[in-house]
Amino acid sequence: MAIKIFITDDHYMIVEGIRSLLQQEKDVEWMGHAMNAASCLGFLQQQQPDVILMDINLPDKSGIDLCQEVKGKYPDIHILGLSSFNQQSFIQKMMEHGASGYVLKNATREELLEAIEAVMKGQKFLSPEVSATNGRNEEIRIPVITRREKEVLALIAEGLTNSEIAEKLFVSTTTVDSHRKSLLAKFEAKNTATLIRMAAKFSFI
Amino acid sequence: MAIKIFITDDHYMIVEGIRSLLQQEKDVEWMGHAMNAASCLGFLQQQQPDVILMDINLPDKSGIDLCQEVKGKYPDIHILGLSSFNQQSFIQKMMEHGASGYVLKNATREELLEAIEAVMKGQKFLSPEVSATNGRNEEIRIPVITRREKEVLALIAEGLTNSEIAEKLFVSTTTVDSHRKSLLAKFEAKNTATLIRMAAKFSFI
DNA sequence: AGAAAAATCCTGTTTTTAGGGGATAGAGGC
DNA sequence: GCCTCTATCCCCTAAAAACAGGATTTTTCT
Repeated sequence: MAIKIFITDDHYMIVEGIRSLLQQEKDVEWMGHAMNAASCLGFLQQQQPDVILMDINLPDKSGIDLCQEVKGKYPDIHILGLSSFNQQSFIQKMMEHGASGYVLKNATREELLEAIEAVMKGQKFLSPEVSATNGRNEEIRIPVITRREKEVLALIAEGLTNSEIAEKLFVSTTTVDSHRKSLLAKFEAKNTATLIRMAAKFSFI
Repeated sequence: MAIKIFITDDHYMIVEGIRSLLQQEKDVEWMGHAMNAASCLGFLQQQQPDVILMDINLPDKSGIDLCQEVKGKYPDIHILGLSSFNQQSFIQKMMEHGASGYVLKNATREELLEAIEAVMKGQKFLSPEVSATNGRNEEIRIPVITRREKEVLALIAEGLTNSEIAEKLFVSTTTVDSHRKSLLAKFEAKNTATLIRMAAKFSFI
């Protein structure tokens, strides 16, 4: 019985590319595609594929959130993350939210098929390049920051000083300073420059 | 006579997608593809296409640099930038370096064909979404920074203080401070946070 | 060669951040 | 009820960055 595949990606060329790659495979049944999270969820109400290839960057919500939602509603569907970047932070988040694997957009046809087969068997799969990076860099911790810290971080990134932020949030400057200190600690940054660079890297801003 | 097309992109799925999209077009002749800048330049020594579809992010050099190089050697070739992002800064740079147009990777088959036809006529072409952004935001100035400023910026981003940077570059702290002031002025940033955010946005770091 | 741009250095002052300590009230989980 | 986490607030000091307004020498380009 053929493996039913669905793809959620807003890049038409990628969708077309994957369709073209999988077309000749008789073991794979192409169920169609969605260009955003909403229509992906809509499709799943009607029918369920075995594997979803899911882009990380979708117009209406992040692939990471969609991943969690889909896994919550349909635990049997295997999700393969799909992205151009070999970015540790995204990959890690995606896997934490229920993805079974991760394939880079420069993967070959063989790699893609291998990934699909692996996740169908319940195994994890990472593109060779990704696993290489994984092994090399041990692990990159992505800070968990609170709601308030996020707000403060955003305002710091906008160029506001502690006193300006304090005024905007109706709190004292010492409070803002406390949040700032927590942020520095959590991002393991010793100053604002590193903080903002890290925050940008992990897509907090 | 069919338009000869070549593509330079390291994402196999995109290459496959575009090939699949253009296959059925009899007015278009597919000449092949390169996965990096070096093999693109190698191919061009043998034969020249009419249009190159070129990704911005290549493994060996930026599409922006490759664009300039190709245009320098083969001024008759039309280059169409190709990227997932509707990012003003990249698009602007690409056009400044000789690209005739810019197509997003979520473009439809029709859009792609339209773009190819437009640049063949010597016209400029921007994906509808891109031109919308272009019109809306007037223009976003991308600072032109000097070699030394770039060095200083990189070290600031790494979290070094002025005196640490001074030590590293064998200059006085006041010199570093001067460069820092120029950077703030050029990026229209009033502090380090904004500077780093802007630098990250424009891919300087 | 001459102009323009870049890189280097200087003296100040004021504002902002970083680092070191805390403390307290409230929410939520166990 | 107890504990942890969050958000709030306070003190103090030192370091760093921002602001102002220069000057000189080297490079680079025309």
